[in-house]
Amino acid sequence: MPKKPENDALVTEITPRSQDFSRWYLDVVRRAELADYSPVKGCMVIRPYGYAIWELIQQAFDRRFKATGHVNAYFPLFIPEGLLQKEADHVEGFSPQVAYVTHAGGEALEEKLVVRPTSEAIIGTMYAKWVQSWRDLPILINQWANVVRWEKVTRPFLRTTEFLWQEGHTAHETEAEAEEETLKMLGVYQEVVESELAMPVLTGRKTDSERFAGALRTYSIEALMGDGRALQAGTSHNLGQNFAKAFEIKFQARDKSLQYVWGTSWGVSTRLVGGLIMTHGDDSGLILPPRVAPYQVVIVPIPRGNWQETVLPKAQAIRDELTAKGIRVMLDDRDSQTPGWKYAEWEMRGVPLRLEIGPRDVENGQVVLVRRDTREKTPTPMAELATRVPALLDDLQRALFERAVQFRQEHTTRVDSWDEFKAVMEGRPGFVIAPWCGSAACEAEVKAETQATIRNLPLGEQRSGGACIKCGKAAVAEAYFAKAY
RNA sequence: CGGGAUGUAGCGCAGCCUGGUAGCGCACCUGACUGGGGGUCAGGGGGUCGCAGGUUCGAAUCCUGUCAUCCCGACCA
Repeated sequence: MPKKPENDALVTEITPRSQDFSRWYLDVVRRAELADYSPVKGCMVIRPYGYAIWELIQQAFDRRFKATGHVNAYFPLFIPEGLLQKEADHVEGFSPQVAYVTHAGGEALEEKLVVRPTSEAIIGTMYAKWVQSWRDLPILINQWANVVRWEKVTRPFLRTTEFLWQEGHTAHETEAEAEEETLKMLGVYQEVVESELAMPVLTGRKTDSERFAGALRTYSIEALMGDGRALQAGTSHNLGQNFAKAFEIKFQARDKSLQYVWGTSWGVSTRLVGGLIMTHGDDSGLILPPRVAPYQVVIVPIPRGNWQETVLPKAQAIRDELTAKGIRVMLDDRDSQTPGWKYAEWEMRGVPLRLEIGPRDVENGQVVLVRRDTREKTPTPMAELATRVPALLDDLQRALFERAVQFRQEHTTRVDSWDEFKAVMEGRPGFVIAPWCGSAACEAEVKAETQATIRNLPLGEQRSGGACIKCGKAAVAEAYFAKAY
């Protein structure tokens, strides 16, 4: 007989979340086989299970990009150093993080090549060649690519030297169109992250100090992690005509005048995988929302007696039936592990739904369904699986989102004074909404004293009046503050 | 990039102070019994101690350098 575990912790290899959130995160990444360290500083290997999650995230976004009129293309990894330097703010913002290729083909290069930290420069250069007339606009291109930013401090998925992302780059005839595009994509980001990753996000505008290097305005979606710190989960930039002027992206307008295009760029990255882990996970490991779970259902057969003849065929039939319904199913028929071991293993890996089937179940024409989030067990007739399983997955997807929304509510505080602000930031972490005068100096002081930064300024209606929590002058906006990743 | 810590079998660790050629738990392999929440017994395999130098008759152990990882700050998706 298998021995019963002596404590409640089914997975002993993972540091409890409450004990050390950071350790817990790293343990989950490693034990769930999402990623592993490589020999190069800050560069991780995304393992098959982690990559499968990323692929599902990619697909969810890609569908929406195409539905909103965008097409995919691919631009080169290397950018001549000179191109990056054409937009002044852009160089200044990125040069500390840039990696260069100085030698190739056995000799020193005449002009160093930059390994792209982002692709505005190379794409702007190409757009200049492709745009002549207002009839060539808009250009709505996205690319899925890797980029390199030499970060001082790295963490798997959250901040790596090389990371995978998507960058949309568009060019428009008018300022209004560019702004519309910027906000439209921000909306797409919110929709996908909330509906597919079940992560509630705050949309808003970044302050000048947090704005993308070279942009007119930057908008972001901000999520709240399980430890009360915020994660910037995606950004959308209105580039104005900054890059158009730097790269000479000009067109002849309807009124025959020569005009610069209006640009946007927007991106989400593999960081989202980290967000997923830190939003939903628990002490037993990962909890994946069904829509981005590589396996939505794991079937664990109970090997008793001649189970290979009795239980296994039933399990295979169920797998085939559910697969035919479009559900991603793993039948764990390994004879080398006990059922209990498999329960713990697949819980740690975050599979939303477990289906247990043993000789008793076969006799009764039923199986036992177990939810990953609540561990609730439901005996279910086999005949009803084709309808019950999809319903349960939908319910789980919704429950995870609602739980995250509630967590965010419980960790969002509105304050009006500096003392309150400091008290909240020191105690229960999360978002703090506070009036702000709009000055970068106040923003910087708040950060210096509390580590909290303005995540963004919410769009839409604002509570009027109020005095800046730092300097007491009239507030221009209510800002969402938080300690951030 | 500053401060702190750590690198010994796949994972977690002991050994280091007081140099003498590496050990424990889990995992892994073989067999049997098992199997509804990380099974039991028996037998077995695997490392030369992050890497590079140095001191020494002899280095996991002492010294120097270097690389990587983690934590705390400053910088960023």
